[in-house]
Amino acid sequence: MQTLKLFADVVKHHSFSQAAELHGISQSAASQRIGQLEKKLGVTLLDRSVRPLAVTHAGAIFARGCESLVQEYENLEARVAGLTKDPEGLVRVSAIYSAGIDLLSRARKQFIEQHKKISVEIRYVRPELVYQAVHDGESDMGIVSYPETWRKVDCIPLRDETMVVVCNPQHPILASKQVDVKDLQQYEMVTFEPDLPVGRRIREYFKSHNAKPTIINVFDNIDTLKGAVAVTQQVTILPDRTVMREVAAGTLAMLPLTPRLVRPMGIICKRRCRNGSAFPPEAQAFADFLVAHAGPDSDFDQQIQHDNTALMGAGI
Amino acid sequence: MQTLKLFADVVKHHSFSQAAELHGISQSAASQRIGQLEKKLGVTLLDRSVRPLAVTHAGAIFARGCESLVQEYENLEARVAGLTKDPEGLVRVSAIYSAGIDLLSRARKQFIEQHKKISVEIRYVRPELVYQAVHDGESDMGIVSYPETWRKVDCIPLRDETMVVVCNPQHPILASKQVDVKDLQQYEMVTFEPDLPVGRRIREYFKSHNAKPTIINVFDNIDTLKGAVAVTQQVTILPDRTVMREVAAGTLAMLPLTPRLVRPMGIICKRRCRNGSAFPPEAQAFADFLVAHAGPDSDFDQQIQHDNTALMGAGI
DNA sequence: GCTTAGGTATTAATTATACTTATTATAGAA
DNA sequence: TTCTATAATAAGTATAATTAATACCTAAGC
Repeated sequence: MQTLKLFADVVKHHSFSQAAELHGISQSAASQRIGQLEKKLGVTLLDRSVRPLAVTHAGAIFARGCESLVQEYENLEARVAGLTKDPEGLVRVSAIYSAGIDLLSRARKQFIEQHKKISVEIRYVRPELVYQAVHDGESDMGIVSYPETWRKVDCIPLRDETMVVVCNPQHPILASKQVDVKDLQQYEMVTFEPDLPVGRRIREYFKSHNAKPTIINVFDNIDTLKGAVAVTQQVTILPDRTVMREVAAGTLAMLPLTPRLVRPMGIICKRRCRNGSAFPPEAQAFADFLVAHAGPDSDFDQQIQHDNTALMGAGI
Repeated sequence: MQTLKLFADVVKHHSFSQAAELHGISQSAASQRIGQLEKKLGVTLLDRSVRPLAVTHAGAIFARGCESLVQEYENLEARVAGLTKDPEGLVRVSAIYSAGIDLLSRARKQFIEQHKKISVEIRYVRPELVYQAVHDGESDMGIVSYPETWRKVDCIPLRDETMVVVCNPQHPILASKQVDVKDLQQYEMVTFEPDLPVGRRIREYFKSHNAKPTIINVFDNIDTLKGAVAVTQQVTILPDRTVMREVAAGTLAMLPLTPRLVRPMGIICKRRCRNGSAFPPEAQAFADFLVAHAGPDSDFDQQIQHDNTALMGAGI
């Protein structure tokens, strides 16, 4: 690792002697180390036959790689080193409304039990404001669906939520075991506003499968949609996890949708936070917790199952 | 680096002896190396007081980091090693229409001059098809605006193109030196379809600044928009680079737009291609070329300036 | 072409590091 | 307890890294 950093510095300063001095070693040592590196790689990284020394194409690429590797290693080192004393402080999170229902409220509760010295402040806002808050540093992290990394933020993927068809428990659509997109054309629908990422995605999904369902109304949050389908014959499409409780309670029903449609969730943070030292330790801890408990290979699903069986057992 | 790999293996197998054997060293050597690593970090990574060994919290995080570092290093090594023999083959690129005009056609030409043995095949399609082609492996890479990494692809950021107001050279709007969003309400506009990322983004931009311009018509590509504004009093918003030529030729005019609006471009590729060995060398070479020549700190802009002055000098 | 300044490669001696073997210590199972 | 498997420790050896001194090379000035 030291050799990689040395090489990066040699390239940066176009000089063995200066890089050597930076590392507190002799010029000779630097020369030898780079020489050995080249031998091991079997590639000439530097052209010593000109002054000041030139960097070969391979050398330039390798130097870039070295810099990022060194950076990442130093971040990792710092992170692990700062992990001994348990972190304290405040984590400010902005999240879209629908992240609260089954993910954040429970995760937050569990987390602050484990980390008594950390408080987690969650603000539920519209997606654009999540990006803005993270970008402006108002929030340490944000929870969004369909994370858009071009908005000058980094993203840590969280999980893909499967979308299902949701309706009231007496709805005729429940005659079938699953619903094809095309089938939806026979029913009236409510769905998300087209401004919301999830609303756009659902429209894209319809379009790409040449389905033209009748959309009666649009809303900007899950709860209103749930309310609407509960008291009408309209159907909607929602992430399965967000309706588990109502389905268990018998106030709503859900059916699998084919072809599969998912809503990817992600944690967004300021650029270079993801593997960077700019991420405060307490925020890092919360992000780790979320990934561990709601990430791709988590056990949260099982917990939900347990919750539900518990609820059902209680006759709720 | 070897030590990091060793540690990752120790964690993976929950055993010093097995990891040591994998690395062809004695158990003792492995123990000593990990011991030194811990001393250097000042953190206990493993709990040796139980059998089989337990990994501490810090150890688990460090091990994950080690794995990704080792992976990246090996990729880098492979890439640099494979760079000696100049690559040959076919690079299949899918791109959105507007990437061709000032970026790809020129870049491709320059690239295949430098790499005679590589052919570059570019297919211009709608954005969704770019993602699909990359995802399905039909194309090695894709060029899109507003890259959406949740579509199971990786992204290499290319550059941010500044958006400007474009109109015919006799348009009254040219009385001012720059245009504020609000000013656009006084004119009729044409713009991109709301299905296209760039069209969505422009609408978002209007909305977030409470501007409600009159949109007369929507089109799905830049050329049609150019044609429309050239022969009417309508105005539009386009990336500055895509109209440089027409402006120099005097067939169109452009004005800066405030507040600034940009269109970020990115190269998308299959997951893990970005630093991964899965990226074919010839594709990697082309991606490198694009980043070098059209990336954030490139000299392509200057070239454009030269092109334009040349054009203007020729009275075109 | 000669010379000098500023840098790099090479060499041999030294020092530090890593490895091995043998031994001791410990956890968990019988 | 006793046995087994595994890890830590100690001591000696091999290997690699470093230094200091020196030879060499390139670019630039005369």
